[in-house]
This record gives sequence, C-alpha cells and structure tokens, in this order.
Amino acid sequence: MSEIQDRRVRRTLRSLDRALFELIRTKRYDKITVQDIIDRADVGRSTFYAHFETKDDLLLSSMNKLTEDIDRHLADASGLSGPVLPVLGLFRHVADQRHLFGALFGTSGIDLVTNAARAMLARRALATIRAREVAGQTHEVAAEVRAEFLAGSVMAFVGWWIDAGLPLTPDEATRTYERLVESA
Amino acid sequence: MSEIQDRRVRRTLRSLDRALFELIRTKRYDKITVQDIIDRADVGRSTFYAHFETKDDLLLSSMNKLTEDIDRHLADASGLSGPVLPVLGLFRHVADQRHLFGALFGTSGIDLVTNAARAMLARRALATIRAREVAGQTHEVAAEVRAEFLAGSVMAFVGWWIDAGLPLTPDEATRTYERLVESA
DNA sequence: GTTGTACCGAACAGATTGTTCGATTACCCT
DNA sequence: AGGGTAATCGAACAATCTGTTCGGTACAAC
Repeated sequence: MSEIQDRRVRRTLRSLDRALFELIRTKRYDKITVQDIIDRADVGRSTFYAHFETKDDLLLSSMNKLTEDIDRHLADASGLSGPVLPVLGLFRHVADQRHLFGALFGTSGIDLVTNAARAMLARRALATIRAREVAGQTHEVAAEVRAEFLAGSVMAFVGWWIDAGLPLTPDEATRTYERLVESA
Repeated sequence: MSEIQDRRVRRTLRSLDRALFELIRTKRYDKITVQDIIDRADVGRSTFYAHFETKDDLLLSSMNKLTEDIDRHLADASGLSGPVLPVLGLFRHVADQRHLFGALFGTSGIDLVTNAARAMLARRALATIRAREVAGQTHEVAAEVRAEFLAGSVMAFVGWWIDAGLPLTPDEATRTYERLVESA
C-alpha cells in the first residue's frame, strides 16, 4: 500500500510504534496515555494527532503490521493433508519475540473480564483431570496445560457463539463444542 | 463472606454493579468513566470512592459474583467419564443472559490486540478448510465455526505458553498443541 | 428517641484529551 | 545547491476526568 516517502514521517511513525510496544510491555494498554506515548517517542503532541485520531488508531495500525508479520510465519496449508493451521513457524516467531508477544497476549493484559472467567473454568477443569488421574486415567499432555487449553477453548467458542448472534441452541452449541474439542 | 447489614450500603452497591454492567453493554470498558458509572447509578462521587478505590476494583468485585454464578451453572464432572467441562448448563445460562455475556465476552470487547490476531488466523484457517471442502473433504461442523474455533484455540494455547514462561520449545509446543486439538 | 454512619454535593488540584496556530526545521525535487 | 513544500515543534486552550476533602443531611440500627 502507501509507501512513505518522507524520512521525517517514517521516523515519527516508527518512534510512535516503538514507544507504544515498549509501554505495553510495562503496563496495561488502557492505562497508557497519549502523553506517555509521545513523551517516550519524543514526538510533539500535535504531530501525534496529525497522524492518528486516537490511541486506538495507533494500536490498530501497529497491529496491522504485526499480524502481517505473523501471517508470514504461518506455513501454507493449502495442501489436502496436515493441520489446518501449521503453527510451528508461528510458534518459533513467538519464542523469538517473546517479550513483545508476552506483553500482547499474556493474561496480564487488558482483559480482566475474560481472564477471570477463564481462570475459573481452568480451576474446575484441573480439579476434574486430577481426580481422574488419581483414578488411573492418564493423558499425554500435562494436566495444567490441558486445563488451561480447555478453558481457553470454551471461552473462544462462547466468544464466537455470542458474536454470531447465538445461531445455535444451547444443546446444539454443546454438541458442536464437544465435537470440535474431540476432533478439531 | 462479609454480609452487608446496612440497607443503604446494599442499595448503593447494587446500583453501582447494575450501572457498570449496563454501561458495558453499550461501550468498551476502558472507555467507561467513573463519572459515567455514578451518573447512571445516581450515586455521589464520594460514595463511590468510599467503597472502591478504582473502576477496576468495582469490575473485579462484580466479576467475582459473576464467576460464582457461572460456576454454579457448570455441571459437576467429578465422575470418571464424560467431558471434563460439561458446558450445557453454562451455555444455557449464557443464552439466557445473552445481553450481559455478549457485552462481556463478545469480540467487540476490549481486546483489540488479541482480536486482530485471532481474526487473521481465522481467515487463514477458513481459506484452507474451504479449499479442502472443494476437494471433497467434509466435516460435521460448519467451516466458519471450525475456523473461528481453531483460531481461538491457538490464541488460548499461545496465551498459556507465554504466561507459563515458554516451558516448551517451539517444536514441543507444536506437538502439544496438535495433540490437544485432535483429542483434548 | 438517640447515636452512629452512610450518603450527598460542592469544591479542589492535577492530569489528560484533542485542537489550534505560528515559528522552525528538514526534506524532496529540480 | 537552493527554493518551495511539508512536517514538526511547542505553547496555549477548554473540556473532561480523577481522587480527595469537607460540612451538612438523612437514614438505619439498637
């Protein structure tokens, strides 16, 4: 798309980008002020607003670059076999950039609401898994990981279900969810 | 725990609770101000700060009640068979309270960051699934749902992986993730 | 009824937002 | 190399929000 000509603009945009991500590493996004950003980026107030309408605007623009980046690290799966999302390249990228991704996707993030619910589900799941382990049932993957994953996948599914406007009844949703979990 | 004696206090707390959730239904949590809350709740400024230190404080307190609520709607799975998280009761509860849960867990929520990444993964997954459908591969669950679910589960897994401090190498993580997805 | 305590509302300083404007400065192009 | 163009700076602005303090009022508990 739009290639930036002017060196001053490039410099400004990169400074803002960098400042935002550095700040996200240190505190919650919604606690970061435009003031924080321009202070760290050493950019004039009016300059910021010449490029972005709001703080969200800057975040979305930065996220675009980041998702393009992620996209490049996902292997192509247009073949007919193998996982639908071949994540190895992505996971390597995440490990490389652990600080950045940790700030962005860790549960220390913004989402107090989802996290509270997810944590509760994970606790429930873990208790059940442990009880079954005691009874002799084992699984290849460690209990904590499974519990967290199950909780996360329930939240993901509910998120989709709600956003789609509840196109399934609770009973259908349950059946669909269980099928997805056992063979996604 | 602490049972509230004074009727005035009960009234105030319930008003604040209610106001917060009503507001969450209309706009993003981080855009809601304490001013909004006390205006809608018809509670004096000093009264708010007599009960809560910050807006987050109120949210967390309200979320506690909500997760207790969710917890009650999750079936007990202490038995040795059946899904680890029996979600039917939970899903029914979500459908009943769709407005509340929609505001809380829909992708219109706070999490611009996670959502951007999730949306991109879902797009990728959907393209692959469709390509395979054309080639004759079918699946019980609709393509969109599968795509969203896969994307969500990757995000959930990465979230755990990062929070746990990257205890697995990218290769191990990939293997673990794939095992979880195919048989959680 | 008496006593206590929760509420209200106004006022406060400090911070943040988003805008405007003139003065600099750096850049791009020829 | 130089001139026109465009980006930046920085100060100032009103408007809003935060978190605190205070005296006065009204309600609850006993």
